[in-house]
Amino acid sequence: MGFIKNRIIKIEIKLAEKRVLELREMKLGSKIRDLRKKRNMTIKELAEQSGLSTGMISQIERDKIGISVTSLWKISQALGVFIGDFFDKKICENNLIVKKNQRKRIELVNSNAVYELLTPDLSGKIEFLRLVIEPGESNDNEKISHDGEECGIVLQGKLLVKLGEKEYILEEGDSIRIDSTIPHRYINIGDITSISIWAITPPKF
Amino acid sequence: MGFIKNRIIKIEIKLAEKRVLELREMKLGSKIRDLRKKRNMTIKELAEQSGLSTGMISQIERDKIGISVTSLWKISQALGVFIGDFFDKKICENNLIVKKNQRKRIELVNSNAVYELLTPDLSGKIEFLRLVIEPGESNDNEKISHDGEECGIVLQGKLLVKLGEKEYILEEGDSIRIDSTIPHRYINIGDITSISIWAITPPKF
DNA sequence: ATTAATATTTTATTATAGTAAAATTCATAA
DNA sequence: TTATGAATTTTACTATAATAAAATATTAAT
Repeated sequence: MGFIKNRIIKIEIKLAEKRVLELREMKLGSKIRDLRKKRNMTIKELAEQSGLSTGMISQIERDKIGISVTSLWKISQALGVFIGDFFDKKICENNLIVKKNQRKRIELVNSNAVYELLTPDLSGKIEFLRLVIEPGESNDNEKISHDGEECGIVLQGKLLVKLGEKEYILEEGDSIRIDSTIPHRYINIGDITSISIWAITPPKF
Repeated sequence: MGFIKNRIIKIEIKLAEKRVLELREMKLGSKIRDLRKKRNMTIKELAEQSGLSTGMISQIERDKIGISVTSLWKISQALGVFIGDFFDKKICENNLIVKKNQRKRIELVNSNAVYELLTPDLSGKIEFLRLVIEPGESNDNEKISHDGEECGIVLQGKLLVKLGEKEYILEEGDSIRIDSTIPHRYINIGDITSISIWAITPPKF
């Protein structure tokens, strides 16, 4: 009985530590402090701008307490940053380069188009791709959608971009940025191979 | 006295509503519910995976209470998404295209290199750029750093990428992904004009 | 060195997130 | 239609974020 009671107390302590540890892993507190200092703001000024208390900002910056999403939003507004930027994805620092002849090909089930991956892997924030579509072909049989946004530039050929009910024609050198949640599809309407570069965030594959 | 007392009660109510309103604006609850359903998970299953209570997940999804960053992290892990993806930036849907002859040039103070913006503006998640550097020139006099990451592909010429204390050579067709917090600089070490495409998130200009 | 002003941290308290259990709702099978 | 089991929501309680005020630390001026 005493043995069990000791174990329960021990577990409770561990859970509490874990909570603060997770925040420390995200390095949220130090990110906020660094940003605040970069802006030459005192804790008092940030408190005023955000409508939060100085005490809390002090404790947050030193990872003493957790923070709600709402309060983090307020801090992001006061610091003039996008709240999503507090959450960082770190990419592998060893393997940076993809040589021309080392690109990974992504072949699709229902399309002859070919995507080539321009990053070593998909662990980063950006999916960087080279897309090759033969004349009359498209990147997919039907319009697809996913979270996020994507930017593309046509290096060669001519692309028809179907976006929802709208259509856009891209000539060589033209570029586009779309909201990827809108169903979309790319078709080569020229008579030569179309080559384009695409950057997508967050990654979809 | 009774007039003042009524006003105090009224203000308290308003502040509480505002807190939930901010979360509703972010549409966090519905994003979580949509994702959970897309994964064919019950609230009970998500609770088990995240180590949180069913009661809380129910209330979060319906925007009844706020949520701490730590708990949101746990939910993001259980749903298999990156926590930053819960925070969305919506781009303008009217103005998508940049024609070849309409690109905005970004000229730098301390460099002859030229960036051309491939998106209509900087309101999106991705900064998409075309970089032109003449032989022997670079994009900056010294290494710069900023938050986030960037991917690039060399379309023409040869680039030396200085990244912290390391150096990498990119030939035509090669691509790279770097952590932008590491000081970096790009130099054209070839004998023809270097042209490259870069995607940066979050935007730095 | 001292002093005063400001900035930050700590403390005791209040507000709200997060829980366990009960209540209600929903879906399905007979 | 009813009964049952599972899923979700609600409720009363616990844990922790967030506050106001006090205590402490820091900085600049003399």
